[in-house]
Amino acid sequence: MIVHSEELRDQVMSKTSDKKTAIMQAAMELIAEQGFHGTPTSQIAKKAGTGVGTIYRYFKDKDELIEAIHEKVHGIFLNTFAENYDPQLPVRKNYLRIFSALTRLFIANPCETRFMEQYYNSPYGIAKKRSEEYQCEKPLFGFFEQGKQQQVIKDLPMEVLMSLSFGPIIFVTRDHLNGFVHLNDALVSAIVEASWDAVKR
Amino acid sequence: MIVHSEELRDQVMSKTSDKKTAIMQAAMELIAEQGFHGTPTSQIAKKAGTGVGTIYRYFKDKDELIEAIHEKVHGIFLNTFAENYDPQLPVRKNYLRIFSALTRLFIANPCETRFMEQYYNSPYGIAKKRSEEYQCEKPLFGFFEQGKQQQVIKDLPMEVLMSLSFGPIIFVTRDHLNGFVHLNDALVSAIVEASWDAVKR
Amino acid sequence: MIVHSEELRDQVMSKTSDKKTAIMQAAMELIAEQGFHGTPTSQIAKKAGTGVGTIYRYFKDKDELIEAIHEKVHGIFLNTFAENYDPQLPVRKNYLRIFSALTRLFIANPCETRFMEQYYNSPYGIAKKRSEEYQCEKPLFGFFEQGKQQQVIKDLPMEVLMSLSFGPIIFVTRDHLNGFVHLNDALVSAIVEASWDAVKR
Amino acid sequence: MIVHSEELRDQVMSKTSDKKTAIMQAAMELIAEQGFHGTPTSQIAKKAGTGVGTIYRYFKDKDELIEAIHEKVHGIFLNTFAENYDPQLPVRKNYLRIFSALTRLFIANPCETRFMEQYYNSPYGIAKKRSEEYQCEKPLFGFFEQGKQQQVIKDLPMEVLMSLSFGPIIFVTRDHLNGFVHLNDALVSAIVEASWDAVKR
DNA sequence: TATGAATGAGCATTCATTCAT
DNA sequence: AATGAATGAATGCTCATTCAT
Repeated sequence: MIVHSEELRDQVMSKTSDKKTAIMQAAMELIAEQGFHGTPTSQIAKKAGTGVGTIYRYFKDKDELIEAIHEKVHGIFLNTFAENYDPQLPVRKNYLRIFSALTRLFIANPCETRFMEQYYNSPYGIAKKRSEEYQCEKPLFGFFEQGKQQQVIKDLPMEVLMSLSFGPIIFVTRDHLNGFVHLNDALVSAIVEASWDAVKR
Repeated sequence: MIVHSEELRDQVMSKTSDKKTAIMQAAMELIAEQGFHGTPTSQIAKKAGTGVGTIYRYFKDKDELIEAIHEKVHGIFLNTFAENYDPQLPVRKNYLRIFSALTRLFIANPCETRFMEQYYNSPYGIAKKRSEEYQCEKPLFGFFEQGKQQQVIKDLPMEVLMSLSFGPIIFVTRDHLNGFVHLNDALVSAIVEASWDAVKR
Repeated sequence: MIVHSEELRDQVMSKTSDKKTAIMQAAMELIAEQGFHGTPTSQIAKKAGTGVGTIYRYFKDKDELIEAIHEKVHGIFLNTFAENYDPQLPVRKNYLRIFSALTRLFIANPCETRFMEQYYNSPYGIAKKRSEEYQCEKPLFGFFEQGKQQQVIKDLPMEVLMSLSFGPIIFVTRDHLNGFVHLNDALVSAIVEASWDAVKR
Repeated sequence: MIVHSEELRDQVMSKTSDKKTAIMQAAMELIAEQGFHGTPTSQIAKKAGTGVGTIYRYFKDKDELIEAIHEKVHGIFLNTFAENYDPQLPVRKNYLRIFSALTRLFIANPCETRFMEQYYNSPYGIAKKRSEEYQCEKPLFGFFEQGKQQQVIKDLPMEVLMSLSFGPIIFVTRDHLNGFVHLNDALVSAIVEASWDAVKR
């Protein structure tokens, strides 16, 4: 009996979850390719295998759907930092690990990456970055701060250090995804090492 | 007669040119702020002081208008390279001059810069970069090639060198324009010097 | 057994009845405030404390629900006539009693009254009035007929007499409910007496 | 030349005016029959012989269109008062003239009348009546005030006098338009005279 | 050449109704 | 019997583009 009811609940829950997940996945993939304005809700629904109305059961409006996708992808990106940061290791070692992992993550998840580019190049992203709840840079800021205190990282404003580290990998990832370069592991390492030269003292 | 006809032509051309310029300027400023899809042609016309129909006299459609603006801004960016590149100077010196000048240019021309960001983060930009006519990186490629041959620049693919040099300044310029950092000349120099550490051998 | 089954039936019926009543009450109140089109079934269900689907167990569709509410409120209005009509009394006395009672009823039941106004100013009401089953004016018609025969009421078509008697009280009730006048008992009497001047010979 | 330009302007203006008028007329007729919510903009456009977008050139949204129609019809109604009020005549005479004229106006303009009923039985109308700009009852208020001072009209609140005079004719007009009575001039006069009995001292 | 009124395809969103549980 | 997730037709409104003047 218990088993049965659990199965039932699981089935129900997974169905629900499936719809929501399917909508988010479909939206993310389409927006990655076509942009926010190039992606009508009708197309999202079709790709997700639902009716249009179903989108509005899970998300108040298109904006909320987009925010939800951002939140989710953002979580994935944050995890990568957490998983690759080891306080025992020296700053340089950590830097290489973290930014290599991020770059490989970007490459391995083209839709997620493109979606985030769209997001941060839109009113959504700017508003989000300005908002108080924007805490996502916190861990990286901490990491760089530590490096600055140990005098292994240049004494520059956080935003500048972020530019020197993220700028190159985001830029090159875009080229990779658009087929202008092919990034293999060796090349990823080379880039990250080069960007380390930029931030290191 | 000749004088007269020249005057007439000038008058006509300048009128024409004025309208066309006004439309492009208005469109650029509005798109920089609101994005492609947030900027209706009616608004462009109003800001430019023309009728909507006039836009279509000078440009086949909205896309062509956007391409024309890109072309123009791109020319400005290219000139900055030309004006700051001095074959007599050593590679490092040239690098610092060119990328500092570019960064200052970005900062001094927020609309142009934001427009280009919009452009390269849209189907327009990707298509453009893929197209054969896209020759704009040629001069910089030449510069880096020379540096590689002189063994002062790392032996990495062009796209990677471009990422290491452009990534940081584009990234940090965005933050500056959005008010997250304030870039003064000293900071600009510091960033460019740091990025030189990334590309130099 | 009988007792048990009766209890059971009562329980079931009262449950059923409760749901149905709750739905009708919720719908009436919401429609009174927001109109037919401003009141989604989902809102009715929420206010009634049921699921949306439950509405469709008791009513074929939204229209049938509205008709049912009309029927119910209409019954209340008819009762007021029955309760205040006394064949022993003279016509004038009856008129004053009936229409004063109706006016006080309207005022005391704002939701019911507003609902009926919505109803009679909509395709529903016109169709209903045209339909054969519309018998609700019968008793009043009889009352006026009698007055005409006794030559105390003007010899005008029924519809005109209805206008002269109902028009003012409906009109003034609307103003009262919208806060444009305040009707106390004295004023109600004054209005009804005035309208009696209109219908009396 | 002058003639030509005048003709041109007239033609242009009348065309413009035609579209706006056609839209308002179509909307009024459809709303009179189907109500606000039963009348989609697409239907209005079709009946008016325009595209949907054209509606939005002349009116910010559907609400503004409805307000504009109300304003126009209201003007017609007000004029009828002005045209039939003669300060030289005694109050009773004026009353009969004004309310007979209004009733005949209602009957002669079924769409306008039905539209106004819809309007005043909707959030639009209530808001309008509450708004400061609502001055339309002013002239009638003045008329009744004068009658009260001359002691020929009952000493009742304005709203009550309005109910006693307007209530019957609005009520009976509705019945006439719905085919439940047929009002000829004699009957109209009889009704207005009866309602005079209600308001007169 | 310049204009802007007119157009209608296209979009985000709502809501009555159904149906699997 | 009761539920509410799912549906998609229908709606108000926008905007790139055309064309008569």
